[in-house]
Amino acid sequence: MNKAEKTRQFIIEKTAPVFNRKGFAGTSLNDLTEATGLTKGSIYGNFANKDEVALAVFDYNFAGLQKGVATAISGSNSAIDKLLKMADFYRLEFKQTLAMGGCPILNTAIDADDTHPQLKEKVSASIRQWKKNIETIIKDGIMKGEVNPLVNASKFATQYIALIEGGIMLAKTTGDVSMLAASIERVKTIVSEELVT
Amino acid sequence: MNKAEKTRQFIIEKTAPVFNRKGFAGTSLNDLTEATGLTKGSIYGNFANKDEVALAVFDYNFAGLQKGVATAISGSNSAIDKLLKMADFYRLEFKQTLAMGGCPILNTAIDADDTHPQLKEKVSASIRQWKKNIETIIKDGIMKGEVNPLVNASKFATQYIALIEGGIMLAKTTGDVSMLAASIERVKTIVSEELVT
DNA sequence: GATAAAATATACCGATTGGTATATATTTGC
DNA sequence: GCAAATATATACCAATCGGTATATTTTATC
Repeated sequence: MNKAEKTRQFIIEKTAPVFNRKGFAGTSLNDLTEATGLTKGSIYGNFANKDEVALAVFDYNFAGLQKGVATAISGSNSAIDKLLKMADFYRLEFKQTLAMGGCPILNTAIDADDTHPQLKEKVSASIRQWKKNIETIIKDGIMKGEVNPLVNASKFATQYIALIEGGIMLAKTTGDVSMLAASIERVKTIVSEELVT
Repeated sequence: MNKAEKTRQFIIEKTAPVFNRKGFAGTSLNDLTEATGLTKGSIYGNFANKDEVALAVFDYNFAGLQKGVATAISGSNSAIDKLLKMADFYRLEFKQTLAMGGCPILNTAIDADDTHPQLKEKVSASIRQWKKNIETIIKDGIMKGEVNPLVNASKFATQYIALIEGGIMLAKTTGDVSMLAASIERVKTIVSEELVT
């Protein structure tokens, strides 16, 4: 990792929370220089434009999320437990989520869906990946006989994600953490009551 | 309604989808003049600043949503049916939701929660109102003996809203309407299976 | 239909926007 | 440790930003 690569990474890490909070249009180059302590020239020496920074920032945020989830479910060997642990991850991590300005998937989805096709496509891909991850856990569980084979994995994964993201939005906007807790509780209920054989 | 009041309303209606799509920071005064065909002077003769337009636009959007829901459930006289009709409303109205750039509550929540306290408070109040509306329907249903009195109305209302808003985000971002359908289906399932006495 | 009042348009303001050309430091390979 | 290459800073650009003072047009009252 040479100097430029380090600086590039430094810029991504320092500006990630800014983009996440203010959105793409709301984040100015001045915000980026303030967050990094670098100058415009330095930033534009490592990125072609603001878009490239925002795209790299989303990749970074999503990778961090993936890593966190992977760690959270790494201890589990049953499908049910994995899905319960994954749901708990978003509840336990909520403080950190608030600190970085909310869930990057949710924020970027709303920010970019009508304004930034490239960023929107990245979010869309990350949602599909998350959904597929849940589906794979369910299907593995079915094969092992842990999960009811009649369950619709695709629908289930969608509902799982919708509850988590909806819960994050509600808790963050109203300042009432119990709204996330209630949403996660429902996720865990449908996992426990509907998925188990 | 004199001329100025008409113009004010005209500005709100024409700029509502722009704010909803681009967010507060992403919407410029030029966007407002383009959407209305009016000049800056005319807009600033009716509003003190961009913030005032955005706040009025949110009120307008939320009022429209409330009216739509009220109409959708007006034909129902049982609590269960009201909650099923309300959920269906968001599925049936999804095309129009897309046309205006998504759900105003969701969009404004994400747009404003870290950038515009006044707007955030409006969204927060509208969420509380929506939640209370659902709670009232449930409690009325309990009193009438239609709804299981053991149900936690607050938690239930939260899960109901989280599923709908999460579903809208997923469907809009991925372009896959079935993700909203799956979320609404879950709403209706928990209403039918858990609320009924 | 003249007049006062209200609403809209024009023309402008300083500040900030994203971006770039160039100069200056700083690494890196030998 | 010296060049060549790379990385960062400086200084600037035109365009756009939100906003305003003023001129003009339109509306309402008599």
